[in-house]
Amino acid sequence: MDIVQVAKRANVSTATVSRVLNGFPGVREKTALRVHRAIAEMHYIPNPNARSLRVGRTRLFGLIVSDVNNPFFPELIDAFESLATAEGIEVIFTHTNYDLKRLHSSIRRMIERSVDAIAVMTSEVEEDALQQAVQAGIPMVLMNQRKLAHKYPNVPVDYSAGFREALEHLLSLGHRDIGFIAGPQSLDSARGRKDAFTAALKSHGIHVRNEWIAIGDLRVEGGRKAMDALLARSPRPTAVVASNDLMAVGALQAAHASRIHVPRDLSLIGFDDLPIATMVHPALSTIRHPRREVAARAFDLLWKTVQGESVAEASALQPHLVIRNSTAPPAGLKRR
Amino acid sequence: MDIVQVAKRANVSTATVSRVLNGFPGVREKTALRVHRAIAEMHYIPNPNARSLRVGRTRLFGLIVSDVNNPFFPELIDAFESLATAEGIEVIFTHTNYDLKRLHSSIRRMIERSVDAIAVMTSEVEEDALQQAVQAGIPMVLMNQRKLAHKYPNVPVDYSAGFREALEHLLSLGHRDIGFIAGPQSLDSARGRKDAFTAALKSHGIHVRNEWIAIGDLRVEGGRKAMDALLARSPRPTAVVASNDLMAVGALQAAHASRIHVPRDLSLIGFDDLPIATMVHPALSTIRHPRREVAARAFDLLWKTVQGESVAEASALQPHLVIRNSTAPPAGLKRR
DNA sequence: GCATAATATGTAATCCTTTACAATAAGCCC
DNA sequence: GGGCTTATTGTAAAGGATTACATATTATGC
Repeated sequence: MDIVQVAKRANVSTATVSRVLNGFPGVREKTALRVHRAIAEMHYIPNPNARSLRVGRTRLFGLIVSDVNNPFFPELIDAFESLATAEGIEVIFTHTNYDLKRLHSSIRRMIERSVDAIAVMTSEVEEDALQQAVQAGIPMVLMNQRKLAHKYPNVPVDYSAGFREALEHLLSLGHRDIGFIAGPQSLDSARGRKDAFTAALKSHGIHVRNEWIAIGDLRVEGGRKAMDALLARSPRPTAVVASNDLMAVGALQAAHASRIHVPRDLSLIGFDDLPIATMVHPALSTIRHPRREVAARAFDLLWKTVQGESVAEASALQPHLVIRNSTAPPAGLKRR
Repeated sequence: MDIVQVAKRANVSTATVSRVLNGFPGVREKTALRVHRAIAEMHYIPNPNARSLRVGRTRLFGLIVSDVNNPFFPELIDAFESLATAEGIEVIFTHTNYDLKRLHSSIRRMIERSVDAIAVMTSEVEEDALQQAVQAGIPMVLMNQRKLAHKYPNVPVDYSAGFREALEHLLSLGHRDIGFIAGPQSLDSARGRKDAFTAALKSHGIHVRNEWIAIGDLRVEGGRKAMDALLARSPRPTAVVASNDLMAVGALQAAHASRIHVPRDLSLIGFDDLPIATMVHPALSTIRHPRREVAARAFDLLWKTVQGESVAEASALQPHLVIRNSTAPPAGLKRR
């Protein structure tokens, strides 16, 4: 079962078997054939631990996300894993449940496993945790971290572009009174989305009214409560943009509970384009987060780094508005 | 950075360091302390490949699911991974996209990685693929396979019990005309659910009407089409049970499109209890699939097997009905 | 056919732990 | 303190690949 047996059977040395195994040049075709036959006959599978021990690389990448249960992540995981598989890389995968302590221990575990690279695709990160990987000399990539972008490799997403598209859509429908449901401002990514939104408003000369900005917990429940808060305002906005789809779904439920018809009485736009966006009624117009591309960029960056190639600074990925049925012109009587 | 350095620093042999590292008995406290200090000071991390090479185990489990994008799986993955982490096991994870060829290659890859055990949590399996693991002597567990249950370790779920509960609920509301949306009958699990449903009907003395059984592709779209088919029947059922929640959501959409109010005009019950079940309107009554428990059983079985413990034949897990807002008494005029 | 260059192949060290077995030190009893 | 038992520690082989270097084989040119 080991390489020595194969070598014996093929009447060559272990070195030659190894060369064949790894596709190295300088082996006569005839010899390679003998070796291949021996490998097949003996159902030989090289021992990855022995190989890794020798070459110092494991062909194992780590992938850390915030939460598998959050429907944002599966596509990202899927994309990352597919690319890895295509390159013969295995992915060990874990999630932090939004807990920085768990991020820390996850990274530590991956280092102990001696992965070749780590993709930290969590919404929030902490430098302490990342430093472990740096010290271990393991390449790493972050997703969409504004603060740390200059210190660590990062895959940026241009939220502003997405909100600008959403806003232009709402403006073209005739809306001027636009509310926003933001995420907890302790999270860098949530702050980023809110800043991007208010910037988009300003760039269209629209005054930002703080009473039309509500904070939710990024989950359905939070969206519901935030929407309830917005609906209690007087005057209230004719359109609301939520900073993620889960909260948009909650907002939809809140509107429904208050007998406010979407989109007739209120337009609603989400962010992310989760699968649920098409499952609720009305189907949610939303800004598509390019998460497959994020995963692809992240993998690509790690792969190149591992190969020793240099990686160019990448431009930010663009989200795009997907128009479905939750937006419509504002009801005439409600004009400002 | 290797154990030799640590040994030198602690003034002991590598054997002693190894003993300390693995918590073996027979090391004087004083010595152990010196070793621990050396380990800490040098930030020493044992090389898992060298260890695995020597001991023949990797502390790596493989987890194969059908589809990460299917919201059925995240909870299962989550549960499995948490348990594994608690035992110091890493999970390498992949999905087949419902493709038996990919199941085959996934298992092969895991064997090549020399995982210690494999959990095959896919809806459909193929013996050919499984045999690879058997031959490699790697413990394996399946989820809910009727056909292969006697040949391979399996975590069974008692679908019938779930359907019985659902049926009793509908009967108690006054329904007698009950339709069913099944999955593709080429899938063992889909057949299992359909058989369980019809069995439940019969056990209540209700005649099974084939024109009230529609087939969908297990996705939202399939549910929509299947429901359209059922709604075209005359007479049509006053309640419909779907064999998974995704199709139930599709059915809901179809009903809505046909201006049929759920639950007033039609009661609807799903199966699985996915997160979406609470996000649609009305919130879906559904039979909760005990997938966290499935994952726990699967892990437990593998873990025990790996430890050399014998595992008892387990009883089937019970799904339970979760009543939400998609069921109500049938409209009076529509009584049979 | 022979010297020389180019190709193929082989030998043995190396990667880092674990662990069987050997050796030493400590503890105990009289 | 000497002899014996028991508790600690050490030595070195093994585990299975890769790879620098050495060697053998074939090809080339004349």
